[in-house]
Amino acid sequence: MNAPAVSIGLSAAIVSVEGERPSVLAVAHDGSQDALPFGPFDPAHDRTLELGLRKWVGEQTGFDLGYTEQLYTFGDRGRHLSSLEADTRVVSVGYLALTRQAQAPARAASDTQWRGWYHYFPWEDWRDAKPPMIDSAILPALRKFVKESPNAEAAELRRDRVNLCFGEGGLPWDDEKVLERYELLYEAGLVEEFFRDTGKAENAPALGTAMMFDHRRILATAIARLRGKLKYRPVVFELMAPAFTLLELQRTVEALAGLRLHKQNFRRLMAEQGLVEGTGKLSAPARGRPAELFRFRREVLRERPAPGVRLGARRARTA
Amino acid sequence: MNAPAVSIGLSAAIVSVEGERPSVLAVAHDGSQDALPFGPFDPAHDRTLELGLRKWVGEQTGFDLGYTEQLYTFGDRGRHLSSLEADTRVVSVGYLALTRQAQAPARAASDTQWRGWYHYFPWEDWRDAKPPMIDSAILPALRKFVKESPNAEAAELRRDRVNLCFGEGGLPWDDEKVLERYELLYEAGLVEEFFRDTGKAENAPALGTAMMFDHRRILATAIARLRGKLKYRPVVFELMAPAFTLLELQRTVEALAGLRLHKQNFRRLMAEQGLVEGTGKLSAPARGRPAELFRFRREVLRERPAPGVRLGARRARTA
DNA sequence: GTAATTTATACTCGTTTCGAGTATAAATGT
DNA sequence: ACATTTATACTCGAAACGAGTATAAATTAC
Repeated sequence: MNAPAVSIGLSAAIVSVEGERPSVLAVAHDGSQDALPFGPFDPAHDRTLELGLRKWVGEQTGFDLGYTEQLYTFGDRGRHLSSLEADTRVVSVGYLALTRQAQAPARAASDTQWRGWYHYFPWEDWRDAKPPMIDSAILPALRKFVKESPNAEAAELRRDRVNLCFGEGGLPWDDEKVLERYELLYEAGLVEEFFRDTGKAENAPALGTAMMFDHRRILATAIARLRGKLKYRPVVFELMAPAFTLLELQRTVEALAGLRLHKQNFRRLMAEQGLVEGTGKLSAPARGRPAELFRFRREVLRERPAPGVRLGARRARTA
Repeated sequence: MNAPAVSIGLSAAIVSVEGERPSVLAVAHDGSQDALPFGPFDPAHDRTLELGLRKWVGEQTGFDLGYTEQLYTFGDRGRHLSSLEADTRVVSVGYLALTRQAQAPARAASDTQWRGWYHYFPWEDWRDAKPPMIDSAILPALRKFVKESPNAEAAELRRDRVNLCFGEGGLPWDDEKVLERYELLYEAGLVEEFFRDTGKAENAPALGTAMMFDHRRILATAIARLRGKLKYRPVVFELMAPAFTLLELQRTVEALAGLRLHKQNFRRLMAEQGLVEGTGKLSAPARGRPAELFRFRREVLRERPAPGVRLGARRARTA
């Protein structure tokens, strides 16, 4: 057998928020699992990786990407194309892109659709309450995973990971540990991808909706990065219309973070940080007092170093 | 001409701190510029990218890497191997690794040596004072770069970048913007790599020591990442001996961040966060009162979510 | 051997930030 | 008229933070 060649795959988690629903652009490949838009890097014609990504995302989905950010490069054997192309190794570079849904082009392929990202990660949405599945399904299965450790040290490591990820034992919930949680569930055999990649027999209820290849891992990385970045860079505004009410802004942040925020403090932060300015116009709401419409003050980027939408709730909020 | 093949190069910024000098392992390739240790990813034998990295770093430098972290994947044409192998495209994945110098192996290749990282980035060390070269050399040249913009909008963009990077106009110095500053200097033609990559004639004094390929860019990414991570994860301890005084710890943090810290507050933070515990033993100093030796409390990782060595000085410190 | 010097460590003080709450205003629907 | 919904202003106490002072324990200079 020849030495396998390498090819580089580019995958993009293209994110938008409609109302209170954070979504990702998913491609339904001929009846099989959802996938992120992905395509090959063409070394002959693409000057940089990001330009390559923009090129075929445009071709494939009609999207003109705005804000993009490289996430991570995965090269694991077995977690990509386990059956296909056995003599070509695919190294996949994941990207995060942010858009407004209104910018969605008419010519989007029909097999491309927005899907709420909590379909893939139902345990990540703590806005209403702690998702019941954590106590009813996840933690019992993870405790079993701990118990089945090959030895005592491994058990302790696993127990620590479970506590850190799902906030057992009084530890607070960390909204940014999305990847760590997914990887833990993968290793514990609680997501469908584990059985697909390893060929083992499925022996537990699969959690969330699976994706092709390692795309759910890339999406987890994207959510984690976005949740983190939110707090120290004004990236939310990439997802907002030019004018918005403060509540709309707050709901968007909450949708991304999967957490509820204190309304009055959120407004105070926005005002103090100079991130937004009123337009004087009022919204036309269905109910309640109309709110002022605000816009993003792009100038902050020049005035202050790295303003973000701090979430508050940094003091211990136990799980 | 055939379609160019892709190969994946792995480069590592292996960092240690001796005393007050943060250093990186550099390879002096037969009289030419310094390079980071780098080697190819072998798709036939390496199960993951990181395992591939560990394998040949071991072979090439004798190092057994401890803490490692992927940084970024660069695929720009022209900034890697501009002359060599025109029909193979190299995509390079950069890594950060942290070690203690004491762990340096005897069998290290003789062309491999520790070099202080401020040789490559002299403008990044603000411990004694603002580096004079910023006012004497960098800002004048950057103001020229702004003036030579093709049009007014470009000039404004460039001016903003200069202010944000080097803290002109009352903006504070941000120790984490290492990559942004290097990229700005590159585009402004103030580093040797720019002329090497573009073939243009050198028309300005080159700043800092150049490196092969895009390795100075990878090192800039590494420093930026490390400076950021320092503040929310206990990574410094990867660079410390098992027992150390609080001043040694502070000096290490200062060396990495390129900033001076307030001694009493630094101790208070360490104590409050539970990051260290006293051993009861005392150091044997050259001068002054002996200090207690401390050790890292690994347990914090289990008790608290994400403790870092907060630097203090987060309130505006103008440049 | 005493004073100056160097480093360690405890403690204080005023400001800012932050979480959490109350109070009031302005719209809609019944 | 009044309950309901949303907007917005303001307050209060706790914690975190920046910047000190004060004192202790060692070495070095004279």
